[in-house]
Amino acid sequence: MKISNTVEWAIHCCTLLAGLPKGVNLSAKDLAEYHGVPHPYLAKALQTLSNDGIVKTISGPKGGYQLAKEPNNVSLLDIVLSIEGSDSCFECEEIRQQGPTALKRSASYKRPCLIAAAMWKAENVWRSELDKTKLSHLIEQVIIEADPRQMKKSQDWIEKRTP
Amino acid sequence: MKISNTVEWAIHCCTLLAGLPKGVNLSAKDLAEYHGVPHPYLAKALQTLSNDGIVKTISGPKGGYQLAKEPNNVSLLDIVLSIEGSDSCFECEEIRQQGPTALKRSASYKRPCLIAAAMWKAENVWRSELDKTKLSHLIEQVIIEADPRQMKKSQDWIEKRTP
DNA sequence: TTATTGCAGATAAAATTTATCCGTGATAAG
DNA sequence: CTTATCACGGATAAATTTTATCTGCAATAA
Ligand code: SF4
Ligand code: SF4
Repeated sequence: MKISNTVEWAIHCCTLLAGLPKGVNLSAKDLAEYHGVPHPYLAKALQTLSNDGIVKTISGPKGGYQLAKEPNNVSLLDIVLSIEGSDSCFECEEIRQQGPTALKRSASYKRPCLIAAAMWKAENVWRSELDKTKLSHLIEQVIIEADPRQMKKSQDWIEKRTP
Repeated sequence: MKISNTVEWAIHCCTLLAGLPKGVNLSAKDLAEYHGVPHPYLAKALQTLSNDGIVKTISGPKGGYQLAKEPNNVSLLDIVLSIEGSDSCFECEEIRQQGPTALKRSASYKRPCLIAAAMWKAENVWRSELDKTKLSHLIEQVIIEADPRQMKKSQDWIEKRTP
Protein backbone atom coordinates (compact mmCIF):
# COMPACT_ATOMS: atom_id res chain seq x y z
CA MET A 1 0.00 0.00 0.00
CA LYS A 2 2.72 2.42 -0.88
CA ILE A 3 2.82 4.51 -4.02
CA SER A 4 6.16 4.47 -5.79
CA ASN A 5 7.94 7.79 -5.67
CA THR A 6 8.44 7.65 -9.42
CA VAL A 7 4.79 8.72 -9.38
CA GLU A 8 5.88 11.90 -7.66
CA TRP A 9 8.58 12.42 -10.28
CA ALA A 10 6.11 11.80 -13.09
CA ILE A 11 3.64 14.31 -11.69
CA HIS A 12 6.33 16.94 -11.36
CA CYS A 13 7.55 16.31 -14.89
CA CYS A 14 4.06 16.52 -16.34
CA THR A 15 3.34 19.71 -14.43
CA LEU A 16 6.55 21.26 -15.73
CA LEU A 17 5.77 20.16 -19.28
CA ALA A 18 2.25 21.50 -18.93
CA GLY A 19 3.63 24.95 -18.18
CA LEU A 20 5.88 25.05 -21.24
CA PRO A 21 4.95 27.19 -24.25
CA LYS A 22 3.37 25.29 -27.15
CA GLY A 23 5.88 23.38 -29.25
CA VAL A 24 8.69 23.59 -26.71
CA ASN A 25 10.07 20.34 -25.32
CA LEU A 26 12.50 19.12 -22.68
CA SER A 27 14.69 16.02 -22.86
CA ALA A 28 14.66 13.26 -20.27
CA LYS A 29 18.12 14.35 -19.18
CA ASP A 30 16.96 17.93 -18.64
CA LEU A 31 13.92 16.80 -16.68
CA ALA A 32 16.11 14.57 -14.53
CA GLU A 33 18.58 17.35 -13.86
CA TYR A 34 15.82 19.84 -13.09
CA HIS A 35 14.36 17.56 -10.43
CA GLY A 36 17.61 16.11 -9.18
CA VAL A 37 16.71 12.48 -9.86
CA PRO A 38 18.60 9.69 -11.72
CA HIS A 39 18.24 10.08 -15.45
CA PRO A 40 18.03 6.45 -16.71
CA TYR A 41 15.32 5.58 -14.24
CA LEU A 42 13.25 8.67 -14.85
CA ALA A 43 13.53 7.89 -18.57
CA LYS A 44 11.65 4.65 -17.93
CA ALA A 45 8.80 6.51 -16.30
CA LEU A 46 8.64 8.95 -19.20
CA GLN A 47 8.49 6.04 -21.63
CA THR A 48 5.54 4.66 -19.73
CA LEU A 49 3.78 8.01 -19.84
CA SER A 50 4.51 8.10 -23.55
CA ASN A 51 3.01 4.65 -24.08
CA ASP A 52 -0.12 5.75 -22.29
CA GLY A 53 -0.46 8.85 -24.44
CA ILE A 54 0.11 11.35 -21.66
CA VAL A 55 3.30 12.80 -23.10
CA LYS A 56 4.42 13.08 -26.70
CA THR A 57 7.98 12.36 -27.81
CA ILE A 58 10.23 14.15 -30.27
CA SER A 59 13.20 12.05 -31.34
CA GLY A 60 16.54 13.18 -32.57
CA PRO A 61 18.81 15.96 -31.41
CA LYS A 62 16.95 18.68 -29.51
CA GLY A 63 14.21 16.13 -29.05
CA GLY A 64 12.44 15.32 -25.82
CA TYR A 65 8.98 15.40 -24.33
CA GLN A 66 5.88 17.54 -24.56
CA LEU A 67 2.53 17.08 -22.93
CA ALA A 68 0.34 15.15 -25.36
CA LYS A 69 -2.98 16.62 -24.23
CA GLU A 70 -4.33 19.87 -22.92
CA PRO A 71 -3.37 20.45 -19.26
CA ASN A 72 -7.04 20.57 -18.28
CA ASN A 73 -7.39 17.10 -19.74
CA VAL A 74 -4.72 15.33 -17.68
CA SER A 75 -5.49 14.49 -14.08
CA LEU A 76 -3.36 13.16 -11.26
CA LEU A 77 -5.28 9.92 -11.64
CA ASP A 78 -4.15 9.56 -15.25
CA ILE A 79 -0.52 9.82 -14.18
CA VAL A 80 -0.88 7.55 -11.16
CA LEU A 81 -2.63 4.83 -13.15
CA SER A 82 -0.06 5.09 -15.92
CA ILE A 83 2.93 4.62 -13.63
CA GLU A 84 1.42 2.27 -11.06
CA GLY A 85 -0.74 0.31 -13.46
CA SER A 86 -4.50 0.33 -13.40
CA ASP A 87 -5.07 -2.89 -11.49
CA SER A 88 -7.19 -2.66 -8.40
CA CYS A 89 -5.18 -2.40 -5.21
CA PHE A 90 -7.36 -5.08 -3.61
CA GLU A 91 -7.09 -8.44 -5.32
CA CYS A 92 -9.59 -10.94 -4.00
CA GLU A 93 -8.36 -14.52 -3.91
CA GLU A 94 -11.83 -15.94 -3.33
CA ILE A 95 -10.69 -17.63 -0.16
CA ARG A 96 -14.33 -18.16 0.76
CA GLN A 97 -14.22 -20.91 -1.86
CA GLN A 98 -11.34 -22.60 -0.08
CA GLY A 99 -11.18 -24.51 3.16
CA PRO A 100 -13.23 -27.36 4.55
CA THR A 101 -16.55 -25.51 4.80
CA ALA A 102 -16.74 -24.25 1.22
CA LEU A 103 -19.31 -25.59 -1.17
CA LYS A 104 -18.43 -26.67 -4.65
CA ARG A 105 -19.93 -24.64 -7.46
CA SER A 106 -22.47 -22.83 -5.32
CA ALA A 107 -24.44 -20.08 -7.03
CA SER A 108 -23.93 -17.85 -4.00
CA TYR A 109 -20.30 -17.38 -5.03
CA LYS A 110 -21.35 -15.67 -8.24
CA ARG A 111 -22.17 -12.46 -6.42
CA PRO A 112 -19.10 -10.51 -5.31
CA CYS A 113 -19.04 -10.45 -1.56
CA LEU A 114 -19.43 -7.38 0.61
CA ILE A 115 -15.80 -7.27 1.63
CA ALA A 116 -14.59 -7.01 -1.93
CA ALA A 117 -17.40 -4.60 -2.79
CA ALA A 118 -16.45 -2.28 0.06
CA MET A 119 -12.78 -2.35 -0.86
CA TRP A 120 -13.52 -1.59 -4.49
CA LYS A 121 -15.96 1.18 -3.59
CA ALA A 122 -13.28 2.82 -1.46
CA GLU A 123 -10.80 2.59 -4.29
CA ASN A 124 -13.31 4.18 -6.63
CA VAL A 125 -13.86 7.20 -4.42
CA TRP A 126 -10.07 7.52 -4.16
CA ARG A 127 -9.74 7.45 -7.90
CA SER A 128 -12.49 9.94 -8.59
CA GLU A 129 -11.03 12.29 -6.01
CA LEU A 130 -7.65 12.13 -7.76
CA ASP A 131 -9.32 12.65 -11.10
CA LYS A 132 -10.65 15.99 -9.94
CA THR A 133 -7.18 17.55 -9.88
CA LYS A 134 -6.04 18.46 -13.38
CA LEU A 135 -2.61 19.72 -14.38
CA SER A 136 -4.18 23.02 -15.42
CA HIS A 137 -5.33 23.51 -11.86
CA LEU A 138 -1.85 22.84 -10.52
CA ILE A 139 -0.03 25.28 -12.77
CA GLU A 140 -2.54 28.02 -12.03
CA GLN A 141 -1.86 27.66 -8.36
CA VAL A 142 1.88 27.43 -8.84
CA ILE A 143 1.79 30.80 -10.59
CA ILE A 144 -0.19 32.31 -7.72
CA GLU A 145 1.67 30.76 -4.83
CA ALA A 146 5.25 30.36 -5.98
CA ASP A 147 8.08 32.57 -4.92
CA PRO A 148 8.75 35.01 -7.83
CA ARG A 149 12.49 34.48 -7.50
CA GLN A 150 12.03 30.79 -7.97
CA MET A 151 9.81 31.35 -11.00
CA LYS A 152 12.46 33.57 -12.57
CA LYS A 153 15.24 31.08 -11.83
CA SER A 154 13.17 28.29 -13.29
CA GLN A 155 12.27 30.22 -16.45
CA ASP A 156 15.89 31.19 -17.03
CA TRP A 157 16.94 27.59 -16.65
CA ILE A 158 14.34 26.42 -19.15
CA GLU A 159 15.24 29.12 -21.67
CA LYS A 160 18.84 27.97 -21.66
CA ARG A 161 17.82 24.51 -22.93
CA THR A 162 15.12 25.52 -25.39
CA PRO A 163 15.34 27.56 -28.60
CA MET B 1 -0.05 0.37 -4.74
CA LYS B 2 -1.11 -3.14 -3.97
CA ILE B 3 -2.70 -4.25 -0.75
CA SER B 4 -1.20 -7.40 0.72
CA ASN B 5 -3.52 -10.35 0.61
CA THR B 6 -2.89 -10.98 4.28
CA VAL B 7 -5.30 -8.07 4.64
CA GLU B 8 -7.92 -10.24 3.00
CA TRP B 9 -7.12 -13.07 5.39
CA ALA B 10 -7.27 -10.73 8.37
CA ILE B 11 -10.67 -9.38 7.32
CA HIS B 12 -12.04 -12.89 6.90
CA CYS B 13 -10.69 -13.99 10.26
CA CYS B 14 -12.13 -10.96 12.03
CA THR B 15 -15.48 -11.46 10.36
CA LEU B 16 -15.54 -15.08 11.44
CA LEU B 17 -14.53 -14.15 15.00
CA ALA B 18 -17.18 -11.43 15.03
CA GLY B 19 -19.85 -14.04 14.34
CA LEU B 20 -18.80 -16.32 17.19
CA PRO B 21 -20.88 -16.52 20.37
CA LYS B 22 -19.53 -14.50 23.31
CA GLY B 23 -16.60 -16.16 25.06
CA VAL B 24 -15.91 -18.65 22.29
CA ASN B 25 -12.51 -18.54 20.62
CA LEU B 26 -10.67 -20.11 17.71
CA SER B 27 -6.95 -20.90 17.51
CA ALA B 28 -4.66 -19.60 14.77
CA LYS B 29 -4.39 -23.12 13.45
CA ASP B 30 -8.16 -23.47 13.20
CA LEU B 31 -8.48 -20.12 11.48
CA ALA B 32 -5.77 -21.09 9.01
CA GLU B 33 -7.40 -24.42 8.28
CA TYR B 34 -10.82 -22.82 7.89
CA HIS B 35 -9.55 -20.42 5.26
CA GLY B 36 -7.04 -22.75 3.64
CA VAL B 37 -4.00 -20.53 4.22
CA PRO B 38 -0.55 -21.24 5.75
CA HIS B 39 -0.73 -21.32 9.53
CA PRO B 40 2.61 -19.74 10.58
CA TYR B 41 2.13 -16.75 8.34
CA LEU B 42 -1.47 -16.13 9.31
CA ALA B 43 -0.32 -16.33 12.93
CA LYS B 44 1.87 -13.29 12.31
CA ALA B 45 -1.07 -11.31 11.04
CA LEU B 46 -3.13 -12.30 14.06
CA GLN B 47 -0.33 -11.16 16.36
CA THR B 48 -0.38 -7.78 14.64
CA LEU B 49 -4.13 -7.53 15.09
CA SER B 50 -3.62 -8.47 18.72
CA ASN B 51 -1.01 -5.75 19.20
CA ASP B 52 -3.39 -3.21 17.77
CA GLY B 53 -6.18 -4.27 20.09
CA ILE B 54 -8.47 -5.61 17.42
CA VAL B 55 -8.42 -9.20 18.62
CA LYS B 56 -7.94 -10.57 22.11
CA THR B 57 -5.80 -13.62 22.86
CA ILE B 58 -6.38 -16.53 25.19
CA SER B 59 -3.21 -18.48 25.86
CA GLY B 60 -2.81 -22.05 26.89
CA PRO B 61 -4.54 -25.17 25.65
CA LYS B 62 -7.93 -24.43 24.07
CA GLY B 63 -6.70 -20.87 23.72
CA GLY B 64 -6.94 -18.75 20.62
CA TYR B 65 -8.48 -15.52 19.48
CA GLN B 66 -11.64 -13.54 20.10
CA LEU B 67 -12.69 -10.18 18.75
CA ALA B 68 -11.56 -7.56 21.28
CA LYS B 69 -14.32 -5.04 20.54
CA GLU B 70 -17.95 -5.03 19.55
CA PRO B 71 -18.39 -5.91 15.85
CA ASN B 72 -20.02 -2.53 15.21
CA ASN B 73 -16.87 -0.92 16.51
CA VAL B 74 -14.38 -2.53 14.12
CA SER B 75 -14.22 -1.26 10.57
CA LEU B 76 -12.41 -2.50 7.50
CA LEU B 77 -10.18 0.54 7.86
CA ASP B 78 -9.08 -0.59 11.33
CA ILE B 79 -7.99 -3.93 9.95
CA VAL B 80 -6.32 -2.52 6.85
CA LEU B 81 -4.33 0.04 8.85
CA SER B 82 -3.33 -2.59 11.38
CA ILE B 83 -1.92 -4.99 8.81
CA GLU B 84 -0.58 -2.51 6.26
CA GLY B 85 0.55 0.11 8.74
CA SER B 86 -0.95 3.55 9.00
CA ASP B 87 1.62 5.47 6.96
CA SER B 88 0.30 7.52 4.10
CA CYS B 89 0.55 5.77 0.75
CA PHE B 90 2.00 8.93 -0.81
CA GLU B 91 5.33 9.94 0.65
CA CYS B 92 6.50 13.31 -0.61
CA GLU B 93 10.25 13.64 -1.03
CA GLU B 94 10.13 17.42 -1.42
CA ILE B 95 11.85 17.23 -4.75
CA ARG B 96 10.80 20.82 -5.39
CA GLN B 97 13.61 21.65 -2.98
CA GLN B 98 16.13 19.78 -5.11
CA GLY B 99 17.62 20.57 -8.48
CA PRO B 100 19.31 23.65 -9.88
CA THR B 101 16.29 25.96 -9.71
CA ALA B 102 15.38 25.44 -6.07
CA LEU B 103 15.85 28.19 -3.54
CA LYS B 104 17.48 27.61 -0.20
CA ARG B 105 15.30 28.05 2.84
CA SER B 106 12.46 29.76 1.04
CA ALA B 107 9.33 30.37 3.07
CA SER B 108 7.21 29.19 0.17
CA TYR B 109 8.28 25.63 0.93
CA LYS B 110 6.63 25.72 4.32
CA ARG B 111 3.20 25.26 2.82
CA PRO B 112 2.50 21.73 1.56
CA CYS B 113 2.13 21.88 -2.16
CA LEU B 114 -1.03 21.13 -4.10
CA ILE B 115 0.20 17.83 -5.43
CA ALA B 116 0.77 16.41 -1.97
CA ALA B 117 -2.46 17.97 -0.71
CA ALA B 118 -4.47 16.34 -3.49
CA MET B 119 -2.88 12.94 -2.90
CA TRP B 120 -3.54 13.13 0.83
CA LYS B 121 -7.10 14.30 0.31
CA ALA B 122 -7.74 11.31 -1.93
CA GLU B 123 -6.31 8.95 0.64
CA ASN B 124 -8.54 10.49 3.29
CA VAL B 125 -11.71 9.90 1.30
CA TRP B 126 -10.52 6.32 0.73
CA ARG B 127 -10.00 5.82 4.43
CA SER B 128 -13.29 7.32 5.49
CA GLU B 129 -15.10 5.20 2.93
CA LEU B 130 -13.47 2.06 4.35
CA ASP B 131 -14.30 3.18 7.86
CA LYS B 132 -17.99 3.12 7.00
CA THR B 133 -18.06 -0.67 6.71
CA LYS B 134 -18.12 -2.30 10.14
CA LEU B 135 -17.84 -6.00 10.87
CA SER B 136 -21.38 -5.95 12.23
CA HIS B 137 -22.60 -4.86 8.82
CA LEU B 138 -20.73 -7.71 7.13
CA ILE B 139 -22.06 -10.47 9.35
CA GLU B 140 -25.63 -9.23 9.01
CA GLN B 141 -25.35 -9.47 5.26
CA VAL B 142 -23.63 -12.83 5.38
CA ILE B 143 -26.59 -14.20 7.31
CA ILE B 144 -29.03 -12.81 4.75
CA GLU B 145 -27.13 -13.72 1.61
CA ALA B 146 -25.25 -16.89 2.37
CA ASP B 147 -26.24 -20.31 1.17
CA PRO B 148 -27.96 -22.08 4.11
CA ARG B 149 -26.05 -25.28 3.40
CA GLN B 150 -22.79 -23.41 3.70
CA MET B 151 -23.91 -21.81 6.98
CA LYS B 152 -24.76 -25.22 8.39
CA LYS B 153 -21.47 -26.71 7.28
CA SER B 154 -19.60 -23.79 8.76
CA GLN B 155 -21.43 -23.96 12.08
CA ASP B 156 -20.86 -27.69 12.40
CA TRP B 157 -17.18 -27.19 11.74
CA ILE B 158 -16.92 -24.49 14.40
CA GLU B 159 -18.82 -26.55 16.96
CA LYS B 160 -16.35 -29.37 16.56
CA ARG B 161 -13.48 -27.15 17.75
CA THR B 162 -15.27 -25.23 20.49
CA PRO B 163 -16.80 -26.41 23.78
C1' DT C 1 27.28 11.94 -42.24
C1' DT C 2 27.39 12.71 -37.36
C1' DA C 3 25.84 13.61 -32.99
C1' DT C 4 21.80 13.49 -30.12
C1' DT C 5 17.77 11.65 -28.35
C1' DG C 6 13.98 8.30 -27.34
C1' DC C 7 12.88 3.30 -26.94
C1' DA C 8 12.62 -1.71 -26.03
C1' DG C 9 14.60 -5.43 -23.77
C1' DA C 10 17.98 -7.52 -20.88
C1' DT C 11 20.17 -7.43 -16.66
C1' DA C 12 21.81 -6.39 -12.02
C1' DA C 13 21.39 -4.62 -7.33
C1' DA C 14 18.57 -3.51 -3.49
C1' DA C 15 14.62 -3.66 -0.80
C1' DT C 16 10.45 -5.65 0.53
C1' DT C 17 7.26 -9.15 1.07
C1' DT C 18 6.24 -13.65 2.20
C1' DA C 19 6.94 -17.62 4.84
C1' DT C 20 9.02 -20.59 8.42
C1' DC C 21 11.33 -21.86 12.67
C1' DC C 22 12.57 -21.86 17.57
C1' DG C 23 12.66 -20.69 22.47
C1' DT C 24 9.74 -18.73 26.05
C1' DG C 25 5.84 -18.02 28.88
C1' DA C 26 0.98 -18.85 29.87
C1' DT C 27 -2.54 -22.12 31.22
C1' DA C 28 -6.05 -25.77 31.05
C1' DA C 29 -6.46 -30.59 31.91
C1' DG C 30 -5.04 -34.79 33.93
C1' DC D 1 2.88 -30.88 39.56
C1' DT D 2 3.34 -32.43 35.11
C1' DT D 3 2.25 -32.29 30.47
C1' DA D 4 0.47 -30.83 26.30
C1' DT D 5 -1.31 -26.88 23.82
C1' DC D 6 -1.25 -22.42 22.45
C1' DA D 7 0.28 -17.30 21.67
C1' DC D 8 4.32 -14.51 21.11
C1' DG D 9 8.69 -12.25 19.85
C1' DG D 10 12.79 -12.52 17.39
C1' DA D 11 15.67 -14.47 14.08
C1' DT D 12 16.05 -16.21 9.63
C1' DA D 13 15.39 -17.81 4.94
C1' DA D 14 13.11 -17.79 0.42
C1' DA D 15 10.69 -15.43 -3.09
C1' DT D 16 9.20 -11.52 -5.33
C1' DT D 17 9.15 -6.76 -6.48
C1' DT D 18 11.14 -2.49 -6.90
C1' DT D 19 14.75 0.25 -8.26
C1' DA D 20 18.38 1.30 -11.23
C1' DT D 21 21.54 0.71 -15.12
C1' DC D 22 23.20 -0.75 -19.55
C1' DT D 23 23.12 -1.86 -24.61
C1' DG D 24 21.89 -1.77 -29.28
C1' DC D 25 18.68 0.26 -32.49
C1' DA D 26 15.68 3.73 -34.83
C1' DA D 27 14.72 8.51 -35.62
C1' DT D 28 16.23 13.08 -36.94
C1' DA D 29 18.22 17.78 -36.73
C1' DA D 30 22.26 20.06 -38.15
S1 SF4 E 1 -15.44 -13.39 0.55
FE1 SF4 E 1 -15.06 -11.53 -0.58
S2 SF4 E 1 -13.01 -10.87 0.00
FE2 SF4 E 1 -13.26 -12.96 0.66
S3 SF4 E 1 -12.44 -14.14 -0.96
FE3 SF4 E 1 -14.58 -13.96 -1.37
S4 SF4 E 1 -14.87 -12.18 -2.66
FE4 SF4 E 1 -12.79 -12.09 -1.79
S1 SF4 F 1 6.07 19.88 -4.75
FE1 SF4 F 1 4.57 18.72 -3.54
S2 SF4 F 1 4.72 16.61 -4.28
FE2 SF4 F 1 6.49 17.69 -5.00
S3 SF4 F 1 8.02 17.29 -3.53
FE3 SF4 F 1 7.08 19.20 -2.92
S4 SF4 F 1 5.42 18.66 -1.53
FE4 SF4 F 1 6.06 16.77 -2.56
